[in-house]
Amino acid sequence: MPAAHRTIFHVDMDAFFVSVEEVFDPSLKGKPVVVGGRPNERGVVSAASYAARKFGVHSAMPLRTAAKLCPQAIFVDGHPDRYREYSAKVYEVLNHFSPKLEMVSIDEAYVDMTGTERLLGPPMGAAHALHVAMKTATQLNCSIGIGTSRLVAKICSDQAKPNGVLWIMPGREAEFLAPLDVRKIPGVGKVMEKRLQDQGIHKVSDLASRDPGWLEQNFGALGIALSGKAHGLDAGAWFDGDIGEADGPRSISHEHTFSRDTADAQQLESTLARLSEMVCRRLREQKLHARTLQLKLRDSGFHTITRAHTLNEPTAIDSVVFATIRALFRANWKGEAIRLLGVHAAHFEDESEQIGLVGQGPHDKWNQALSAADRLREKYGENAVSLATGMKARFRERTHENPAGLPGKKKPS
DNA sequence: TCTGGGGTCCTAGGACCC
DNA sequence: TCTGGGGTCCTAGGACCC
Repeated sequence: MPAAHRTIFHVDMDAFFVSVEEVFDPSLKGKPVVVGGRPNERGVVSAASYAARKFGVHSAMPLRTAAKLCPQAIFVDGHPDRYREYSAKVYEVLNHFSPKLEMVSIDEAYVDMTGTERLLGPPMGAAHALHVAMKTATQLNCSIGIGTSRLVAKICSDQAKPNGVLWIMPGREAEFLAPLDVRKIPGVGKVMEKRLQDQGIHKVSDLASRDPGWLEQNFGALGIALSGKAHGLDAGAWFDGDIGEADGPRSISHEHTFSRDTADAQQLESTLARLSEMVCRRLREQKLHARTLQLKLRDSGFHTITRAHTLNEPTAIDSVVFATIRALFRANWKGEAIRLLGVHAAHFEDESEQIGLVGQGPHDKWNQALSAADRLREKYGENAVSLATGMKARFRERTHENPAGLPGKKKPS
């Protein structure tokens, strides 16, 4: 086929969580708003309004720090259900523009607009129509980057914020990228930035002029990808494949950070039971079975370890997962106070790969019973059914730790 | 500053097999 | 004895993203 260039839009919602909160409470508009929790809680900023950012508040910053920088900020709890609902609306809007569409997180998407000119006109016109459609359907602003690769489109949308459009025409990619700091390249974080700077590489142009072989020698596979990215190409596993062809999830996990560190074995194990249930429930929802189960422990000094076990047979059964996780916990917990626990499932095999087992073993009865329990939870709420140990965790958390409700769960809105 | 929660991908070493 | 080479699977840790 004629390898004419692609036209890719990267659509990024502006201050997404904050903007959704403003839809539900318009009095927040224009004020310094921090989404993520109370100012004195353990936790970090999920999103900050532009007014709050003027004080130096930004996402991932500890809430206590944000409160010091901007004491007059309005702190609101996050509402994941609302964000999922609005994310679905965003998807619907984009789907009218092109079916080659991929949400890459709750608030951003790639849209392959190649070949839509006849219907929607040239890119700038289509982008304007998208802005209008998005505002009408969701009341939200977005920024749109347009380029011949995901990489260029993504960097453009960042430069276009807020509520703007930036189009880099085919052939002008290198020129656009050259003066930018290497940190602007997706995949270059604090550590890689430092490593590159140590080699005298500060700008994308410095990177583009290095020999790819040298980059590979010094940075391995990451170096190869960097070399491509410096020239505006989609390189590395992140950007492989056509838009809209992504596979299912690679892992499912849940974590809980205690509001106060604890060395209470009962509380720790019942929390692991609850996390195991949550993971299994989502496995069953997605019709997945996991072979590798992983425990995460973080102590008071923030030192974190992970311990994994791979089963011979994949599972989505609460009691199997919990037994595995508990065994890992008992083998690795030395009695120290714990800050965070996590349960992680990966190495999936879907049900079609299990077809030989259907109707044959005790596991089918288990799966049926557990699916029934999931339906009860949907109908009557999270407390309706649980492993006995999980029940203790709820009781403990609610009475001693979090009188307002369940840990990690929003209050009903 | 006192550090959430949900993910993806890469690296490196050891076990094990041929 | 003093010793290969490749491939796959598993585990642990960490960078990075939103």
